[in-house]
Amino acid sequence: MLRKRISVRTIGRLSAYRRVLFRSLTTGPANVYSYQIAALSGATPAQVRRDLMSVGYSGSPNRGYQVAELAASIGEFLDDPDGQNVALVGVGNLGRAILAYFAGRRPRLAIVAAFDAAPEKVNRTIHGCRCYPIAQIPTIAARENIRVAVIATPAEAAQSVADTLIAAGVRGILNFAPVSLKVPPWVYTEDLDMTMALEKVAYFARHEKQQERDTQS
Amino acid sequence: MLRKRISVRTIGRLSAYRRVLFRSLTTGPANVYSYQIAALSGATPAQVRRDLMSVGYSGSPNRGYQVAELAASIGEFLDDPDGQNVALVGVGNLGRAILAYFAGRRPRLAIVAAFDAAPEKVNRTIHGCRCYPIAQIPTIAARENIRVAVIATPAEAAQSVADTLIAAGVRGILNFAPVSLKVPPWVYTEDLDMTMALEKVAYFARHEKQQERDTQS
DNA sequence: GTAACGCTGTGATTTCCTTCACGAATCTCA
DNA sequence: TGAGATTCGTGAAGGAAATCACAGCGTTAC
Repeated sequence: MLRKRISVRTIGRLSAYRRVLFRSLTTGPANVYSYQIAALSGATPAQVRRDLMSVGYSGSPNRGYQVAELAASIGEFLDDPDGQNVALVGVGNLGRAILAYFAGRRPRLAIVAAFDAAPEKVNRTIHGCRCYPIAQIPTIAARENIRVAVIATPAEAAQSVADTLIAAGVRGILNFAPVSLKVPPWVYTEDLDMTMALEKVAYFARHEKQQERDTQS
Repeated sequence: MLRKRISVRTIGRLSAYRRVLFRSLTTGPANVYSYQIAALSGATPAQVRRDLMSVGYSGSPNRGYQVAELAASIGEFLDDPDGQNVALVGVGNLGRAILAYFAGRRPRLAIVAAFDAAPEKVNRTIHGCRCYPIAQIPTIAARENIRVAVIATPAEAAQSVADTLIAAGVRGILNFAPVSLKVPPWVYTEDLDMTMALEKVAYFARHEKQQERDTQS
């Protein structure tokens, strides 16, 4: 199937839409309008409708979308039907928090193995996840069919860990280390850089005063 | 000085440039070219030069930029000269990891107080940061002049915590909770949504792409 | 039956961001 | 001194993403 290229931002928003749909499933009525999804997810109604075009689920005029069906359609679009196993590298403070965060949340997208260089961390089970030495990445990645990995190591180790992961077949990396990873073009990386994010917030906390000007002009 | 409005992405990249400059300070020569900064930070040379226009530091042709001076100029541009104190709300697994991550890194942008609803967590010191009950947010935010906050609570608590923080004078929020916060227009929020990020990575790990160029959110 | 209403799907438009491309500036070396 | 090589700063072009705006269609009211 030759599909239009879908932007990174759209995929991110679809994930957010699905989350608000799951929340509405328990609380609200069976149908929902684009403007309601928009309000709950911080988007605009037009953007919601345009994003939903890519998943191929159509609402009905004057009735909006069926919550359960739409959530299922987004899931079909975003998720691998067979599930995807995830590896975590770096079991420091942040790594352990990530393990706790994802433990038991999505069976279809679970962290099934953790790796660390420190010998004292190896062969323990943390938040339900076994911790192995770095050297076993190739073996275990092959055994568990791991294509997705999370890097939560110090900055110095991140690139070498990424190289190892990619050699072991990983095609997508969520990188918490504060460096820009060099990866081949068929590997997708997403950086979650807490320092950069905090500096952005700090900057705009001081400079965000355009609103008064806007009302004037 | 009437300055052109600077985009969120540019601020983020400036933070990244500064980081690679700090790293180059110890290892490399005293000057650096835009293409070197670009390679180390995952941008393009043209973008580096354009971003640097906003900070008002000029390099010299054929010599590039003086590493130390450029890093200082970016700091002058990004940072508050008097420093900015940060509050953290939510001292669970993730909150503690955030405290550890930022502990002692930037004296100019330090987490000086933590808050949690659980009585057993308050009045302890975690990674060098004192933990207070939620009810004391107004008092302590005023005393420490806090304008920047990090939310690491469960999703259900995040909006009410945000409201409290904003009422206490906070103007920038780094939100780790998986919800979209409703805030007044003079408050800047940045979402670091680990679930959304991991789902994006999982999606693009499956859908082989030719080329990516990406920064976080 | 039909008129009025409100929401969806999507072409058209606008806005924002990135990349291109080139003049000007600085350095090297003969 | 001047030619050649290299990089910066930035106007202009290009591209991508968000928004607008409206036709089309269920639904409801009477």
